[in-house]
Amino acid sequence: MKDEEEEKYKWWEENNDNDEIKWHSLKHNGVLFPPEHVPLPSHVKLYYDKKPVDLPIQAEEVACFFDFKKIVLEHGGANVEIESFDKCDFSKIFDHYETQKSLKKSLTAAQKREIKSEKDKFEEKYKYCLLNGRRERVGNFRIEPPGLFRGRGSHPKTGRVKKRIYPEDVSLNLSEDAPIPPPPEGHQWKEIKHDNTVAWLATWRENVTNTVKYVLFAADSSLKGRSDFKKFEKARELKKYIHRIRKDYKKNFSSKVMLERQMAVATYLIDVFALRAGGEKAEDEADTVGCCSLRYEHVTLKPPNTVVFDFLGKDSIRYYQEVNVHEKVFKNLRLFKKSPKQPGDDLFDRLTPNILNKHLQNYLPGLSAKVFRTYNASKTMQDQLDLIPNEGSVGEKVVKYNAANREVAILCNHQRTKPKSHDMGVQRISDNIRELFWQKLRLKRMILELDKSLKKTKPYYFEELDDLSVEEEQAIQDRVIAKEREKATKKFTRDNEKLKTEDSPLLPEAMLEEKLKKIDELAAEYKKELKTRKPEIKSVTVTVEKLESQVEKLEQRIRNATLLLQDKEDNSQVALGTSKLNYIDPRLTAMFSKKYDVPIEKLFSKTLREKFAWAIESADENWTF
DNA sequence: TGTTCCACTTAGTAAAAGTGCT
DNA sequence: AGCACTTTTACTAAGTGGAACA
Repeated sequence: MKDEEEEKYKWWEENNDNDEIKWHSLKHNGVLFPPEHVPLPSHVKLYYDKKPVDLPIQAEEVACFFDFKKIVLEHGGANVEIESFDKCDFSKIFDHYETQKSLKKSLTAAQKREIKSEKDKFEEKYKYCLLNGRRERVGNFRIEPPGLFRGRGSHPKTGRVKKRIYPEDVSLNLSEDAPIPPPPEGHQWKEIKHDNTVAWLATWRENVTNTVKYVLFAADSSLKGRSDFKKFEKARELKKYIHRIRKDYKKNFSSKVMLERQMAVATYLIDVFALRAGGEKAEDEADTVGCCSLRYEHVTLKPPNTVVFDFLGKDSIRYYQEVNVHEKVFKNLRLFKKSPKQPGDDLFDRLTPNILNKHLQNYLPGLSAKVFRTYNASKTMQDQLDLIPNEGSVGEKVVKYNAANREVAILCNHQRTKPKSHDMGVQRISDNIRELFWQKLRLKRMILELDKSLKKTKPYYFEELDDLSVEEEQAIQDRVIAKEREKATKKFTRDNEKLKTEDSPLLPEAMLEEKLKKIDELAAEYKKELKTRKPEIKSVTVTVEKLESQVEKLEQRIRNATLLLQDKEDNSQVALGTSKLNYIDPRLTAMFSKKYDVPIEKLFSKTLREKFAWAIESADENWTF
């Protein structure tokens, strides 16, 4: 397409005072439905108690689901009465799909590309809409496919069947004069709306949680951009009020009115520990809490002023913090826990997010609990960035930027599960560091071989020669040799495979033998060194200076690898993305990029650059939050 | 005055895409 | 070109908060 030539609409250069009206005209092509269920071939069946089962087609689609039995009955039952799930044998069906999967995988790269481009072409028209006459991207234009509901944490509805959505379930929203996208053959839309006070293009209701789902504009759209901008401007406005708010809640720690005390303590927790508002949750949802819904058992008090928070927050992510709090906060928490209160009871029994937000509105219209998270996240980022010296390589500056980002993520308790490959990766890097260290020691030993007197004149330089035990050196050598062997063998088989496809004569086995023999010799040499500590110097042109500069290079590599290792470890359970996407004012990143001369590409991915184009273009190197 | 509904933002994870090696 | 890993994007669940409803 000709995307790059198209003039990008710079909404931030226009002012827009009316945000009640979301659009003046809106045309789009509707939504993309998931592919129909492809019926199984007649020889692939579910077996019940060894007998083949003819399933209704809807039940066939959800074969394997928890409430499978229910779906079978709902659709008229099967030829066999299914009573016990244990007797169901899904293996034929499973195998069928496994075969299809591997068939797909075995396609050539060209075939895969072909399929992909067909798919892209088909989806193209759903990706964009016309918003006020301008072409803008649509977000999630795909209708969610049927499947099992995967709740987070221990959700009472985990595993229920999320039903297939038909056009009859979907309402569209567009201009009155916009053509109505034709529904799929033989179907009707549920409803056509023309409501320009809302920002959705399509909506339907999901059957498991009974919640409304929407098709919205993409993150880089003018509409989303404007609302993001407003969010950060509101958080910046809070700067002007935060001192008074803090003064007031400290005063109200001693209020005679219980509600005021609870409000004061809750505001303190939201402000200092970045807790969420914490609305009430229903019986059929996961038991998670935020500030206002904290219960007796979530807070443990340790005099004189230590509090242990331990609860499941949004997405059932654990919040565990042992912290020191303001002395009056401690006393108040003790009061809020006083008998007859017991486990299961609300800590803030007079308070709801609504009451709290109403109170906050008095300071600043539009101020609510969530604004504090945005404010404190961006404030923390600004403070952290201010500490970074403007020096060093781009890579080093990026590492420091990420460290600042991490502070914010920790404040907001943004976690992720440790990647599966993490422990292995850590092992690999630390092995590598020890290997580099060993290579460095060998160089230093060589230096002494060339000039023994240096040991006396530069003793500190050779101190670390004793830092490696014979056992460890042996272990490192073994690893190095094993790696060399593997490398040689792998290269040999690979080369031969290539020759085989070319119908060329293969390399003789002897060639590999030869290589391996060389490696054996190297191993013997190392083994000797283990005792003598005198590595053989193979080149006649070697000088002390040359070796010293090699040592320096190794030291730089060790420093880099150590930083990498530290970074990996620190990031293993912290998710940086969420705060970058939602909480840190992107103008801070734009400022950092300009002031520290770090290309924005190193800080923002392509989608983030698109989402935050307004920030990148409007903030200079002096911008402050 | 509490509850439900609606619209939207925020969230972690699965899947896709990219990268850096041989 | 393929592997092994990392980064980015897509997906959709789970929050927030204001308005409508009872």
